[in-house]
Amino acid sequence: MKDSSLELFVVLSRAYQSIMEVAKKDTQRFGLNLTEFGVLELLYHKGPHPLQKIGGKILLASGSITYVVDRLEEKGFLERKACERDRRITYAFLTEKGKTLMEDIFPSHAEVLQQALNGITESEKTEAIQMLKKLGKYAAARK
Amino acid sequence: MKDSSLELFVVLSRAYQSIMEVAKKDTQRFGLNLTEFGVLELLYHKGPHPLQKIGGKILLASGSITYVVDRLEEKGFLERKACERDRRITYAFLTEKGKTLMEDIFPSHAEVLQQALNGITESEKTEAIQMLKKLGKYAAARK
DNA sequence: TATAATTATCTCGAATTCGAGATAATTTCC
DNA sequence: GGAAATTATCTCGAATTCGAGATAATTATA
Repeated sequence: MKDSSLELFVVLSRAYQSIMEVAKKDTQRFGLNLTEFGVLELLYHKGPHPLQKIGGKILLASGSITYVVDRLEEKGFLERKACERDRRITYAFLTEKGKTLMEDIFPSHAEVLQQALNGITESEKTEAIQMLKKLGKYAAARK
Repeated sequence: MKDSSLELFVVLSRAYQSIMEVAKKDTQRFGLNLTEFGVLELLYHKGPHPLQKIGGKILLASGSITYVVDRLEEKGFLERKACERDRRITYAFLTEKGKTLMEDIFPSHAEVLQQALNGITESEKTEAIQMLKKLGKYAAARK
């Protein structure tokens, strides 16, 4: 019986890489890499987060969070603030500069992504989302 | 009008990462990372290649090819051989050790991947492949 | 044929990521 | 209450990747 898994693996990888390439090139317009953009977007849309939680959402190791948050703090887009209840925890939150940046660039970035994903129709996208969700869940459970 | 592009972007990323995580963990059983495995697999299935061509297929910058081929040569899985027609070119080809390794591990790696991708049915896979091909082509054209 | 343009590989520094271990704070449990 | 386990962050070294520039070889062109 035929199994298309390996081909699926290959085309999934290619599609992912091509799309990420577009996304990356776009964020570079603003001097940000994808990780930095991801952190800023998280804080912009979901508000302040403990560093730990950021790592969970963006899939970053603890050392990498410290690193990327350092970079963004240097650039003035976010700040750290100690948690008062639990002093192990540090929150990251957007500065005014960071908020303004995201207001400026998020819409056009979203548009670039939408453009990049226009290789299939809206109804195909809905289908693809369903399948990719299943694939992702299933694979994640095999860790 | 609704546009599911951003959701598609997110679930595509998640699915990709989960699957790659499984693939990576599997190759680590043999002390290889995914890039190393990719190079060996290419040589195993498609025969000797100029380093340049390897970079084209695996999507690696020139400096990275030199690096990964160095590692694999150190480990004894491949060797370099100067091209006689064109002395700018260096071929990489599997040693006996490398060939034996791939004979040993490729089948089980393929099986792990197939397992990881079993979150959807065979007919869904065929559909997914079609859509991902379109997505990939379209995005690649926007570079 | 000499010169210019192109091509393949390598070197090297910078950037990013991981993960183990250190430290400090909090929570659990006896 | 205090020891032990857990949790959050940071530090630091190792691994990997990129890309610019160097070098050498080949091809195209005047």
